[in-house]
Amino acid sequence: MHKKTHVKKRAKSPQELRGRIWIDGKEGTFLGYGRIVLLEMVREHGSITKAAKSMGMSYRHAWELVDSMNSQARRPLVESSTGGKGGGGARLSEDGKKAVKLFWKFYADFQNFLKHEKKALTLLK
Amino acid sequence: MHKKTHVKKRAKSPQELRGRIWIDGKEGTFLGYGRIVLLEMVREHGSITKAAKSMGMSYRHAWELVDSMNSQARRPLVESSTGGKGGGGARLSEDGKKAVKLFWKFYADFQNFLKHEKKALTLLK
DNA sequence: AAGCGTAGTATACTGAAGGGAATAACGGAA
DNA sequence: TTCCGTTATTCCCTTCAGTATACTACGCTT
Repeated sequence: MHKKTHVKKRAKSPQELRGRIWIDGKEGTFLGYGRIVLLEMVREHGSITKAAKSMGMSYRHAWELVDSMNSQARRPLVESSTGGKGGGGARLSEDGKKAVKLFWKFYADFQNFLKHEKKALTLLK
Repeated sequence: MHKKTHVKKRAKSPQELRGRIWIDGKEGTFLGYGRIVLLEMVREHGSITKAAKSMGMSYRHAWELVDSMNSQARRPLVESSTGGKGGGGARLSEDGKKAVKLFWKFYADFQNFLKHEKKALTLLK
């Protein structure tokens, strides 16, 4: 056995440790990087429509993300209204602001963790 | 603005911090959880076919993962042969064994990190 | 020489994620 | 009353990851 080993082209190994963190809820993902950025864009622009555009994301997708977050939080993270001045809009609730802060705290800790782990990455020398 | 807030059904917040880590290479993912388990199954069963079956994975997908790992490593992690006793087979190279060990080290560190971070997760009280 | 189970490869199918577009409801402003 | 921009919702389409299937090449064993 193992007489003929199949060898193919290989790279020069610029390997890098990567990772993601998120917070799960009952319906799957509750908060993740993209969702948090979306919350920030909602706060900044005052509407889901503009937040979506600023991220190059379809309104449909943005609305689904907001709906998913609101339905998994104890209280809505985004409060929205239709009609009225400017046609309506959306804004971050106090819980929404807290969620953003909390996630960035975890995120910073995680980036720090990755940084320290990379020092040990002398893979397959 | 914000006269009528749209409220929907919401869950009871059994939120949990989750995450993934992996090692990137030139072609994207080099080593991740599933790939490492696949390497272990190859070592245990001596063939890509059986390894794939043991994971409920198609042979094609398993072969592509092995090919991706081999082509991004300096030296192949899996050595395979066709024909002969049993029709051929596959086995883990020394580098393959090292890759498995190294990943589990990172993985354990990461699980430990998550465990400690969870203590701070008193989300949206 | 024939059989066997594997590696390796190509093609078609499937399902889920997400984009695009269309539409109704809404409620201030003009 | 009409206009306007947004939320909320629906339907269709594309893309992509992975499955299913079928086939050839291989080389030891009998």
